[in-house]
Amino acid sequence: MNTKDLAYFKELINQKNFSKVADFFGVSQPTITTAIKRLETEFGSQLIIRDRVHHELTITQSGQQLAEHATSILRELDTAHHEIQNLVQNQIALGLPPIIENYYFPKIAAQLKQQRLLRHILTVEGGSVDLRKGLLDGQMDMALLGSIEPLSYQNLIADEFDRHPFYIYVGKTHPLADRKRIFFSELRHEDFVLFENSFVHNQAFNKLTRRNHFRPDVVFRSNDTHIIMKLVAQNVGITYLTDIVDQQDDVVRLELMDEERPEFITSIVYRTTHILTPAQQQLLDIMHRILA
Amino acid sequence: MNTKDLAYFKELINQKNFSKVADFFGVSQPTITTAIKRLETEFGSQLIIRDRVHHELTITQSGQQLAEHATSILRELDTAHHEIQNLVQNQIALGLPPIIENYYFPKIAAQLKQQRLLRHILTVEGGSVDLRKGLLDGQMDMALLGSIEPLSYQNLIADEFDRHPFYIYVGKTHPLADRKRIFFSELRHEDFVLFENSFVHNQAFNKLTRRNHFRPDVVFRSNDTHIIMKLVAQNVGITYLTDIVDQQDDVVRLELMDEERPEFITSIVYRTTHILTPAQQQLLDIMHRILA
DNA sequence: ACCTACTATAAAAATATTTTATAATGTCAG
DNA sequence: CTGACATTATAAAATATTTTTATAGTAGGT
Repeated sequence: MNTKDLAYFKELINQKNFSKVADFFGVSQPTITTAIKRLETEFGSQLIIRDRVHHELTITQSGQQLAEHATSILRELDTAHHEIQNLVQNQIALGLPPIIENYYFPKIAAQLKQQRLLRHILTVEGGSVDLRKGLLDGQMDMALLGSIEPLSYQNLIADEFDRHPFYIYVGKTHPLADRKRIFFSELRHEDFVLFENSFVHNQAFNKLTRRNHFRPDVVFRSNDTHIIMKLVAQNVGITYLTDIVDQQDDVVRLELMDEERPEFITSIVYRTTHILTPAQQQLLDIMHRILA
Repeated sequence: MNTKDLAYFKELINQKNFSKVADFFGVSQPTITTAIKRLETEFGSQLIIRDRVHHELTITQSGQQLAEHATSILRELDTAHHEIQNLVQNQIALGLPPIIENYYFPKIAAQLKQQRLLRHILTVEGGSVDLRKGLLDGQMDMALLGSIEPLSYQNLIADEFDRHPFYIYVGKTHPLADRKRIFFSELRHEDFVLFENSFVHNQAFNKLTRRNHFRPDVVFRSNDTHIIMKLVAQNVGITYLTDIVDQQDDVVRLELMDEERPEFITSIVYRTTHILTPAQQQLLDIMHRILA
């Protein structure tokens, strides 16, 4: 069976229009017709119902079921392509969210260079959602990911290697600056400067606000810790971050005393099906040794 | 890309001989040669090394990686075929290990018949390992499985619906027959009549013997509870079973008093990718309602 | 050196897929 | 009710792909 047919089929389910799918793939319209027929013969079942009365195309139960498998098959193929390409080019594509890259990568870089691995590592930056996707379809071989719960994904292995508590950072001249420790509930009326919503920091932050029943005043969001820290220094607001940031001089760190404090968990993640090359194993070992 | 090439490739990795693979598929030998070449071109990487000096065939890293994906792709295809066939024939293939079939199936059969579902259900008997395999490649749509730990498999959803403790059964005239409760450690010098090794019962039993540091005397094994019960009645030995068996008159059941007692967990299991038909949803509902 | 076992190559044959051209079906506006 | 439009189906021809047949190459063993 030709996987092209599955691609045609999947796109047909998307677009629900034979001609448009043909255009999409740059083939003629009968190509799609015959491809679908081929699949229907192969699987001995009607896959779609061409309901011309209601001017729509419905997918049969069999069709939906096949679509599930088609998705999986096409993804596997895609993964294989990316994965093998990385192998051939003898490079390890390593996904890194910016915060983690800033803090952890410098720690291992020296060791990597010494073992002549650095030149083979191609870092790919991105948010955790994109990285997970890229990992699944083989664009990356491994990724370091941050989360507030231990990661557990189907088809991915996650080795937790570090945990960090979150702290409250306030400006040196802020009323709370001489406190060493604080309860989150005391921050009810503060202004906050936070990360953009896509970061896991916000999941942790939202957990705490929910638990303490208040709606925080978020006056500004950025995706750069340096900017956030500068605004905190200027008393624009306070922030909620881990200690894996470059701390500024005019900013003070307060510990949280709440019972259940979310933690920033960092894990090394790779596909369950991924066979580690010696170089990749070496990288994993270095990460485990230095970061854990 | 043609999935046939992947099948050829996988079999070549198995057999490590082009001509034999050709025979295996009933095609000519150059077919295999060209198929492998096609794959090597498609993925831009050598997949196997034809080492004629040492008279063997090694698989490159890329080849191993591709083999992983090939396995997965071919299994998906196979699953799709089976699954759709069941759909078309409007039957639900339900996997059942014999013990569970005996105890649970009669409970739901009446309800199934009333809802006109019974005729659409095709039961497949087998051990839990075979059932899991059959479930994964689509031969079955669902299965009831027994285990001593909550089931958690990649690609399978497991809904636990019942738990039963294990008991000790002894003959009516056995010295222990008038005890109501007993510690497992007291059975150190007893003779046992047990299930065959493939049953989960043995995992539970072995846990207990290991914990109590003794090697039990297993005088006979069978895969039929009735035979086991009869032998227990005749004082050939005692046994370790759940209460989901037909109890004989001349056999006495003793409760175990140990702190940690393994339990027999029964779960309804199906594929994560499986889209439930109305009939299948109905079956699930009935099972949850009646069995849970 | 010759035989055997195995894989590769080239040309021809057989299959499979796609295109072109056209038919068929139904909607919708007038 | 008709003709324009949008859509999918069908048949035959054109292409592309896969397989076979026939044969060559390579190395090991005797």
